[in-house]
Amino acid sequence: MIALPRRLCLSFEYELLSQRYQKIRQLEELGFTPYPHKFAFTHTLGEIISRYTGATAEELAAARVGVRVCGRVLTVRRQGRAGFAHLLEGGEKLQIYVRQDAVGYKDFTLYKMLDAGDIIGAEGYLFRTKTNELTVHVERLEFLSKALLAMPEKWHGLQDVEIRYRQRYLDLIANPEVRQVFVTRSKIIAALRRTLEAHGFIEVETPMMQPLYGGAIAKPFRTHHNALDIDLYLRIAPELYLKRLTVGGLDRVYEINRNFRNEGTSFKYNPEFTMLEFYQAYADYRDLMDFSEELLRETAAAARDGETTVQYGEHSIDFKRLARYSMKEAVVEFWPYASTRPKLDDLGDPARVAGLMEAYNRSAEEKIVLPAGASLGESVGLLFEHACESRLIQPTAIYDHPVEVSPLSKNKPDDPAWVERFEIFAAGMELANAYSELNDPQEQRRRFEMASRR
RNA sequence: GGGCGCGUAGCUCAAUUGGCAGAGCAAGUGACUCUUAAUCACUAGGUUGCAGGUUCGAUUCCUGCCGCGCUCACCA
Repeated sequence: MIALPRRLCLSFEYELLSQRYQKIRQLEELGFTPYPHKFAFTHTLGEIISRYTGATAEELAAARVGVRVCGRVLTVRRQGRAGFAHLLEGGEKLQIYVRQDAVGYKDFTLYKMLDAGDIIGAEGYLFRTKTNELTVHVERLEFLSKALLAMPEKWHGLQDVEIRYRQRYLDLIANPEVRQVFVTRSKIIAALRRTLEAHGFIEVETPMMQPLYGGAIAKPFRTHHNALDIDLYLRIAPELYLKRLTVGGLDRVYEINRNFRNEGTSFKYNPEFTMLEFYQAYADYRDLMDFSEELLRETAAAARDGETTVQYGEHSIDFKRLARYSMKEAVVEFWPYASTRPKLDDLGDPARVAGLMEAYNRSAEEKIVLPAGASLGESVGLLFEHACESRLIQPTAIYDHPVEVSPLSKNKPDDPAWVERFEIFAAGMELANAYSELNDPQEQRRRFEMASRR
């Protein structure tokens, strides 16, 4: 007998597991191999569907297209000595039709013993049913693997969000459309690499376990190296290592990889998330804005097979071009209350910015609390963040940030209270953050000392 | 970490004012050779998240804990 965790004893799972093991034994006695090494299919289900989706019943009958297919059994509909089943493979579903007089007693016994979740192979020819569904008329069935656990209920499907995210494989079986998420993500990553490579960037991997963590201000995860007996941090950013590589002469360098931040989670925030970070020597933030626009456009086109528009909720977002506003311009442009909309000049005047802050707090449900001793720049930054950020639906670069919140960026040559930095937003969310990287070590030190005094 | 909400069969959900814990699907047996949530009949399946409290009696009311969701804060 199989050793089982105690909690399973006499439970539904135990009963089901026992039944399934018994079915495997019975199939073996019938002459089936319980876990065969391979199955030589002639077509993927996707190939059959794309190739024969337009073929009529008469054309299929005349051609008698022979196929060997395989996949996971989703549903079984039997009536007496014949029946149907749907197979899932490669994200596509195809129906099979099994008759005892066509497959014989042994294979039909296998069909009768099928459970949702089993993996089988089927050999036969294509036809269309009375309801005109493309179907394999099976002449031989092969057993490939048994599902030992119950599949999600077929009508409601798998809905429990916890299970969907913790057991993505189940989600993929029960909700085949989530496969598209994986496919699109893969296309996005590939397109980013392609575009970066086309511009002469070199991909590297830098340490994920770091003795000192840097490059951002998030809280890190801590871990321990036994042989060295030292604590290490999971990185919160690759920044410092990538900068060192530019020092060594990798003038265009990037990394696409995980970062780990020990912070709160939400649908936007994952404690381990993938980030693209790249550095380009001899360029400033305007070059980066141009390149970012191209990166976004090329990536969207690759993910959407040539289109640059993406449907996100109720918004159709077009990545063809990147709108650009300075932060001050954005506060004017995207100010949510018509009666108090500022002019550009107002944002250079502390008294008028303070008035705008009051106007916002009168109109908005959520109030802005200004930190003690906040500068004009910080006030404008907070106004932008609270009043305007969520209103940036189409891809938009917001440039020129206040120096207080940007310790790693070069100052604007004509106004040192502001720095050459931009962030890209779409659908009200931040997509990117970039700047003319500060490379004056004395200024860098001054900034850190200023920040540590605050 | 704060606030709000949820937790009942493997899954999706019921259960009147506090009064015998139920249905559909999934599972087992049987019938059925064009179904697609197949259908029909029968069978089995429960420590109502956990621990206390109130009560003659708790799935229901109260307290604490655990898990999950939403949201705010932190953060990108």
